[in-house]
Amino acid sequence: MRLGASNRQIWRSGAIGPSQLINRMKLPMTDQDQAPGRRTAKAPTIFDVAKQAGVSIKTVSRVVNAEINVRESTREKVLAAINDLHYRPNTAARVLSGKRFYVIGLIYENPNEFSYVQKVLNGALKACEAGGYTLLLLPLTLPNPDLIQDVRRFVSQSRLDGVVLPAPIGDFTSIQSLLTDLDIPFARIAPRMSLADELSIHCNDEQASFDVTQFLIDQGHQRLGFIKGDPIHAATAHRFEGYLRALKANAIEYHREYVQDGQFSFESGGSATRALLDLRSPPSAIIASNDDMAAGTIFEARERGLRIPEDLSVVGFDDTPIASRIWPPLTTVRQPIVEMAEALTGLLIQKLRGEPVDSSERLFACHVVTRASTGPRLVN
Amino acid sequence: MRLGASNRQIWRSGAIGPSQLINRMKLPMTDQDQAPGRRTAKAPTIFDVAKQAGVSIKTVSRVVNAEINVRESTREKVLAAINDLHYRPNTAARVLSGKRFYVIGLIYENPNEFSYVQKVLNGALKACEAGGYTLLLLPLTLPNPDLIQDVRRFVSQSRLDGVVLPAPIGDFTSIQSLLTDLDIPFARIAPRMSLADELSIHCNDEQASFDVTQFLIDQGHQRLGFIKGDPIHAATAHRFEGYLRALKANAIEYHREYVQDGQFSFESGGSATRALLDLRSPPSAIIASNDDMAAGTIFEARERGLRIPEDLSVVGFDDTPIASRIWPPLTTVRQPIVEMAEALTGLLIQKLRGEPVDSSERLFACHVVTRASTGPRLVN
DNA sequence: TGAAATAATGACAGCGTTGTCAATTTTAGG
DNA sequence: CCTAAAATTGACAACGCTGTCATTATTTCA
Repeated sequence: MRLGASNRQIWRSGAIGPSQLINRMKLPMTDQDQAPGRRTAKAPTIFDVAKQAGVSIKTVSRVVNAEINVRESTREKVLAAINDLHYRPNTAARVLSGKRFYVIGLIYENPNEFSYVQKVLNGALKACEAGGYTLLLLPLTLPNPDLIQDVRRFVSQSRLDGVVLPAPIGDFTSIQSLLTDLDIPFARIAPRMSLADELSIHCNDEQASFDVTQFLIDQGHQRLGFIKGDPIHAATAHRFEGYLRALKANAIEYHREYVQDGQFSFESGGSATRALLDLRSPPSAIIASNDDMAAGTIFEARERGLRIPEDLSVVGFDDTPIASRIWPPLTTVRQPIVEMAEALTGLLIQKLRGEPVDSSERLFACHVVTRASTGPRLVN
Repeated sequence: MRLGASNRQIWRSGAIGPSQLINRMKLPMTDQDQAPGRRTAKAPTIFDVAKQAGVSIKTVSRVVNAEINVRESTREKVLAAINDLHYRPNTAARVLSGKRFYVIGLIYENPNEFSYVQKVLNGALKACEAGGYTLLLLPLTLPNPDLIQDVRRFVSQSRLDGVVLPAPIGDFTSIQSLLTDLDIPFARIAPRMSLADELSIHCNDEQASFDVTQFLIDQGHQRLGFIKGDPIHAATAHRFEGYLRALKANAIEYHREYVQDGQFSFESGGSATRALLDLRSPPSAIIASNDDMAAGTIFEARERGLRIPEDLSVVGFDDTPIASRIWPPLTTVRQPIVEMAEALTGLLIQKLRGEPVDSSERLFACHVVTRASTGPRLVN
């Protein structure tokens, strides 16, 4: 099931654009690779390539770095030699000599629920491999009073060219200004802000929340409980807005008491649910802003002997592993995190290479995954 | 609750032993770090330190690398200069010049349940940071026909000094022989094999399984179902052995039909449970070899209207996030994964530095975490 | 066709370390 | 106090690449 996306442009693909040919090439295995001990078998250097191609090392360098002003015929000669010798530029030498480090940092929150980070990691890793960059990790425990210090140390000691900031790290303006001050490009998984040249990717959280709310309304639910997430995540506000918009679109009155605060944790989902179910007229459906809280909702409802979905429909967000491992399996909203992270990291690499980066808004579509935790309203 | 550990030596601590002072130092922030744009503010080099200390650069290099044959007074002078200038050796130059890369690879299975990898990652990252190494990641999807090729490419293209192999990757002998051929040191989370100088750390899986089985027996259970895990994991066999030993120790007859195969997945836990509950005399307690399967067990039991733990006690292994997010919360076995990974990576770094490595068996203790999914036997 | 402008290529000096090997200082032993 | 051995220190050449700037083709335009 794939509910309608928003009317804004949906941007996809992890294409990285033209550039360094070498880094792209997935070289075949060679005898040299196979030789026991890379410490003995010497890898070919730029000199070997230059000699074989009959040009200077500088020209080889130009070809490798996709610089302009190389005759097409020359480029082909060099490329052939590179292929012949299975040449790969030595990163240490490049770094030592040039101004770039070929390293991208990924700063993430180190939470209990790791599936989001896992997906981001997979996407970023893929883009880095494709682009010839190395990915370095900085796990952060929040809240962290030394946040800025830690980030600063990471950036300066690890010699980073750029940084990827997934949610919620990408929402910290303090980190953004630090990186701006340090003149380090960064890319965020977050709704874009003012800057025209900023790098960011996000998904239509608000729309997804609207969709899932509408889905419940279509099943006959009118009393809709909503459990907010940790306000530190920008998504928390967007999801709430989507809920509100759906209410309005269906002329359902907004009741303040149907909305509870949570912190994205299992426990907070439970206590919010307790408050909701204690109402004189409790909701027949509860929208939790993530799956952990939805699991808490199910837990709490079960404690009270409520049947799901007969007595209470429950939906979550994020389609984390737990969503399909609890009973009943959760109806939830899935984001294409891996693709988003890959695309985002690709954008950052483009920028680091000085390639032009499309400045239009980059928006991915979420969609509702329907499972057994939701059903038509049966109670009064 | 902490059930008895085995009688073998329990090894702990992430201590790394004497060595490179520089990499250890967590340098304070300096004006230089703070200066906007590390591209402009030049970092001090070995020459600056040498001049300030009044020695040659080679002597500085010796101090930094903790080489022998440096007079104590000289070492102190150099150290003082290093501190003064906030000097840190340039990795690119070190790599280019020397024979080491200061990079450790982590090869892991990229599963749905990521919490194990997350913990390993955290531990390895910590040790790498302390030791001045960079951690590079290779996620692998299993089964993978190109396994060896992928690993080979990773090792040779990423210029690794050593590799960390968590479970189940550490159980692949093909990878071990490849790395041995390539002359790349590696360290495994796995029971040790024959080699005396191998690097490995593991926990007492067999004992933990014995303990949890004994725990159930103590609660009055006699008909104990057991769901095996994926045979690719060495832990699968050990956990089964612990179960068998506990049966024997309590003079409970072993029934083949009480043991079902699983693959560590939620689904396989469900179908194994179906088979167990279909028996004429179904078990009153089920031991699943991991939490996902235990969740499947709970799911299936619920489908049949069984109450947990009144009608059926359930235990899992690993204390993954799901264990505390389902109803009822799972009694399970927790391993100190983060500590194990940190210690293991520390050992690898020691070896890479040529320091002596303690060759005794390194064993960590697991323990049973008691939650609501288990209780005394009530049914006949 | 010739001169100026432009495109293409190359020579060479770093980049900041470590390895090698020689030089110097200190220690030990008579 | 002298000598050999051992400990300590230093000079300098790599390491493999990129940046700078000079040089050499090629094209353009009058």
